[in-house]
Amino acid sequence: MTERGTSGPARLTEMRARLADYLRRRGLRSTAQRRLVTEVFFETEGHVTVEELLQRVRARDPRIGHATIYRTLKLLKDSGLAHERRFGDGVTRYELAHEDDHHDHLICLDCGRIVEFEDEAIERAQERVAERHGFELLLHRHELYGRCEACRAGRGERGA
Amino acid sequence: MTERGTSGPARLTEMRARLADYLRRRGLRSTAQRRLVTEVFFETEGHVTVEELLQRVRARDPRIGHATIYRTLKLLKDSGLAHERRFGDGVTRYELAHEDDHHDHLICLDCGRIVEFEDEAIERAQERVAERHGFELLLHRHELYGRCEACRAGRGERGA
DNA sequence: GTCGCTGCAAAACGTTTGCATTTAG
DNA sequence: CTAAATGCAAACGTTTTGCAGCGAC
Repeated sequence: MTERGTSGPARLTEMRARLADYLRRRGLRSTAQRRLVTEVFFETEGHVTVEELLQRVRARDPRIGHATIYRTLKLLKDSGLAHERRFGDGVTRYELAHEDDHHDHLICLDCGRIVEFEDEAIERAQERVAERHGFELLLHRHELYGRCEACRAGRGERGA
Repeated sequence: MTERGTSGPARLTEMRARLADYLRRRGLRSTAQRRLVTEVFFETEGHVTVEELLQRVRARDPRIGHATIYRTLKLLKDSGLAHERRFGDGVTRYELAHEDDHHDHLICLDCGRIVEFEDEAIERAQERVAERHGFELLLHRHELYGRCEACRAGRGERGA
C-alpha cells in the first residue's frame, strides 16, 4: 500500500484544514468533541465501525455519546474526508478518504479480512457500461467476496 | 433483455418443481401461504422490496403476516430461486433468479430506476483481481450509480 | 446573546424471534 | 399424532431524532 498525495504529518494538517474550512463555510462550530472524534478517526487505519470508533473515543473521554459519533462521521463524510462503506453485515464502516482513491474491496467471508484493490481495466469497463445504457456514472460500489489465502490454507483467524 | 433458459409457462412449472424439490428434501411443507407468496413473487418483475411483496400478497389474502414473507423469501433465496439485493437505501430487494445470471446493476440516483447489465470483461477482470490477492472468488456485488438518460434530460420521474 | 452542539433517552427503521395455535404429512 | 408453519407482538441492532442544557463565536 503506497502513500498517495501528501504524507505523514503534512497530510494530517491538510485534513484538519479541510474540515475547518468545511465547518467555517457552513457556520458550524469546532467543538472539543468534534476535534476528539476527528483526531481519533484520523489516527485509525482501515475500515472502522461506528461502535469501534466510539470505544476508542471513549477511552479518551467516556462522556461522549454515540449520537455525537454518528453526527461527526456524517460531517466527515460530507466534507469528503471519510468514505462510508456498507459490506452487507449490517454495520456501516468508515475509512479515511485518500486523495485519488478509486479503490474497491475484497472481503474474506471466513475471517472478515478486507483488502483494497484498484483495477484500471474495471474502471474503464464501468464507464463503458454506463455509457452504453445512457447513464452518467457518478459513483459505484464493487465488492468481491471470497476466501483469502490464509483461510484456504486452514489457518484463518476469526474476526476482523 | 432476452429470455434465458426455458421461457413462459414452462419456466413457471420448472420453478415450482424446484421449490417443491427443495422443500421435500428438507422435510419442509407446502402450505397455502407459501404457495401464495411464491406465486406472487414469480409473477412480479424486477426488484421487489419485502414491503411491496407483502402488499401484493395481502391483496389476495390480508391475513398474511410479514414474518411469513421474510421466511418465505429466505426459502426462495436458499433454494436458489431468488437473489437478495441490498442497494444502500436500507431496504432489501429480491429478484427472480434466472438460469445463468451473472448480471449486476446500474441505479439512477434521481429516479431510482434499476437497469441490469452484464460485462464479460469485468467478470474476467474480477477473477484476475481475486487471484492476484490469493482469494478464491465466491461472489461479488457490483453496482453503478448515476443519472439515467431521462433524468439527465430533465424528464425523470420520482419513485421506482 | 445567539444559535449550534451535546448527551441522553426515546423513537424509528427493517428484520428476527418466541410462543401459542393451526395445519400438513 | 407429530413436527413444521403461521400470525402476532415483542425483541433486535443500528441509526436517527427531540429536547433541555451547554458552550462556541
